[in-house]
Amino acid sequence: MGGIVEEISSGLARALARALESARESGAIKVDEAPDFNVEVPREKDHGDFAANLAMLLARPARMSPRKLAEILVNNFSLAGTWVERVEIAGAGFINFYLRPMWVYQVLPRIISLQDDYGRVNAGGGKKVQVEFVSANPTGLLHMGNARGAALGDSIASILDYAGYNVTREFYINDAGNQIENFGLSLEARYMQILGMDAQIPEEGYHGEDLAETARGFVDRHGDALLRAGAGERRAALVEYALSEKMGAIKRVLEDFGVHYDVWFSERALHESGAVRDTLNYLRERDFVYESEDALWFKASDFGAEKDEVVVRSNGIPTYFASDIAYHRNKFQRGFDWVIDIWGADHHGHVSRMKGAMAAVGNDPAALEIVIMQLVRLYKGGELVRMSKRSGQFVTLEELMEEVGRDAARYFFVMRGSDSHLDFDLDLAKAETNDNPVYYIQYAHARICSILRQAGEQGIKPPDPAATDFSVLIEESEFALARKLADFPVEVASAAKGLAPQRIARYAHELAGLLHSFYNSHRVITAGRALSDARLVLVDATRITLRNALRLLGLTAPERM
RNA sequence: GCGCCCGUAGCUCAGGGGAUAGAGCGCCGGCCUCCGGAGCCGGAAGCGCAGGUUCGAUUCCUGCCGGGCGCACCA
Repeated sequence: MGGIVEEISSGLARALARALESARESGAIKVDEAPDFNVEVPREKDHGDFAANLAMLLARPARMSPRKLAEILVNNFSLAGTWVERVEIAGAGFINFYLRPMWVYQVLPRIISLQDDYGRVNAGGGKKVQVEFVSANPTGLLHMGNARGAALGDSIASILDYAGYNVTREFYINDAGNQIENFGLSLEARYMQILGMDAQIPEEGYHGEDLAETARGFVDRHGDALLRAGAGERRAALVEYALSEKMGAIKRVLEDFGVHYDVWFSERALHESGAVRDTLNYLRERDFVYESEDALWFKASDFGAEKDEVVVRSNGIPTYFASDIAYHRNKFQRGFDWVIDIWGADHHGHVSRMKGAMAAVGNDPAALEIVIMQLVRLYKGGELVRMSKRSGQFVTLEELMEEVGRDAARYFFVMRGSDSHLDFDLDLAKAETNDNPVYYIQYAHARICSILRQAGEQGIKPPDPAATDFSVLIEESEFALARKLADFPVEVASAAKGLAPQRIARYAHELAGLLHSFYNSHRVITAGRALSDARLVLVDATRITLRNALRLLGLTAPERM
């Protein structure tokens, strides 16, 4: 499940535990229980293929020096049935295992047979997890923050799926509440203006030109009949029209970006079903809310937040926080074991009260995980591109894709951790040079495809991996490449654990580098048949692994460039 | 002022209790009769400061300094 690296390190851990057992039985080491040690891959090659810290952890309870303990453990350690060639004691008491190089080539036939599934692990055990991301206001276009959220959320979802979780991707449509009121008022003003009347967009409204276009589209289709309708009816009709237009555009752009949702969840439905009211009643019954200055407040400070928060305004309208509580309660009612929200950094103040609210409605706040992503800055020609709705210098996801392409955009958004600021270099992203990591990785993939094509043209049949002799792969760069391939499942598990797609981005880049490096020093299709076959399997396994990594990031793996 | 996030190479960033801290860009110097040079090889250069926990701290904790964001009956 975790791949051969995991199998071998846990095998070594078990063997070491047995060594400790026999040392305890013979009285050579006196401890009450075995410590929780680990077998890990040392940074330094000189320190072996795997290393254990057991002796250092035993030092205190056993009252012996780590090196002495390591010696006893090694003497009790059986090499039978392992790949271990030799064991050394080094440093402060590390036990270093040196394996026969062939251990790593086991991975090649496995990759070829698993194909698209190579790298899948079962860390999640089928647990139901929901990833909610983007959830942009349906009142405008998708901006850079939404775009980063889309790339991050979708990759996180893909990685979790690959790591054995049952994943649902969800978009929450904010089609209710105060902002929709403002949206309606703004649309109404635009509508009146187009029909030659004097109307003002409210201060708090939406002043973008796009709403004028929307209103014009409405007039083109439906004329001026709404002038004679009541204000409420007029706004409702305009909002209905505009929402479906805007949401349609958002869905289209996200599809183009390669993001597919399982659920589009409407805030309005939450009000209409009574879920918001029920949730407020639930809180009232338990005295988790109180009235003050005609408004209803949630006692967030009783649940670890800094201050209390209004859930129903003095005008009787629930705040977005009220619907958000109902929404998140609903998520848990739907049976998700783990709920992940991806929010922009400007919403981080909302985290503690949201978790507090979950505790208040009887859910485990720890099951709600909020990924906060820092903001995006665009650079072009070395200059910061100012983005603001006010200045109109508003770069949309659609414009970005036109500018740099979908693959580059997605890669750049996930190559950094979510909690680090992202400087997006537009020139670099669209450069078709080796400076551009996206091309570098895709080029490695295309290059392998080209080699495999060549082999086919020369009449070389794809070798049977099970019958291939990998002992001819004696070059440093061959071992390094295969070793990296063996790491993929480990990377997937760790990317899933840390909700960290940048690990996969990085992995793909490093794997591509090792391929290029190998390629430049050795020929795949070469004189000896045995060597050619082994290398063909090696590069084919690399192709599969690269493609799988790219898929987790939502990027294509081109066969030609 | 309070809260959250971040200070790692000249720049942009990975890493994250272990033994000699990585990558890309930029800079300097090399490699195409050969499967795709959109490539490869080599070089210089770094954990903000001070304490603490630990056999071991760049990693965890505290304080300070510096930066971002937030602190609405907006979302």
